[in-house]
Amino acid sequence: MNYWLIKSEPEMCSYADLEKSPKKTTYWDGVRNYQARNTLRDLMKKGDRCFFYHSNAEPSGIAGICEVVKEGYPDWTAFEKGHEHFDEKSDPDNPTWFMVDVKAVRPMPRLITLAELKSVKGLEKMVLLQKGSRLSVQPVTAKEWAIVCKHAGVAP
DNA sequence: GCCAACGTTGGC
DNA sequence: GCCAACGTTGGC
Repeated sequence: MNYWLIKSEPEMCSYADLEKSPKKTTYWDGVRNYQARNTLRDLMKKGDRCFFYHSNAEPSGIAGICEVVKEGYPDWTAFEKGHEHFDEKSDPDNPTWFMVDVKAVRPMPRLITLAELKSVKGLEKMVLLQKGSRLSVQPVTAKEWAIVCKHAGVAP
């Protein structure tokens, strides 16, 4: 199993919003970055776990854990004229952008803030904590996953 | 709201 | 292919 961290602005879609979605599931649309696209399209597999991270938030941090329930498929919001994520350069016959479906698994007992993560031993190399890191879909190692879960007091 | 860091675009 | 200009992300 692989582990990931996905960022969402809670104003747009918070972890609580995901839990309130039908079947606690939503499609992860709107990623318009090639590196993140490759991860969505090629690497994220059914059953993989993701930290659900609140970015641009007060405070920012990991709010919960979710699971990939549908592997990479074309992000159709890129084809919808007028849609917030419309991209005229993405051809339905050869889509540029992809998305996955994720389902809420469990909330963190409390928000694990970015400031807090920075002080946890063993997370120094975590992509999230690297200077200038802006990737909205990023890998988490099994070790990092275990450390964060232990720190948060949830089952890995 | 500020601004540093990064990604993309486009002229050459 | 280089690189300046621009747009976006996201912490603070």
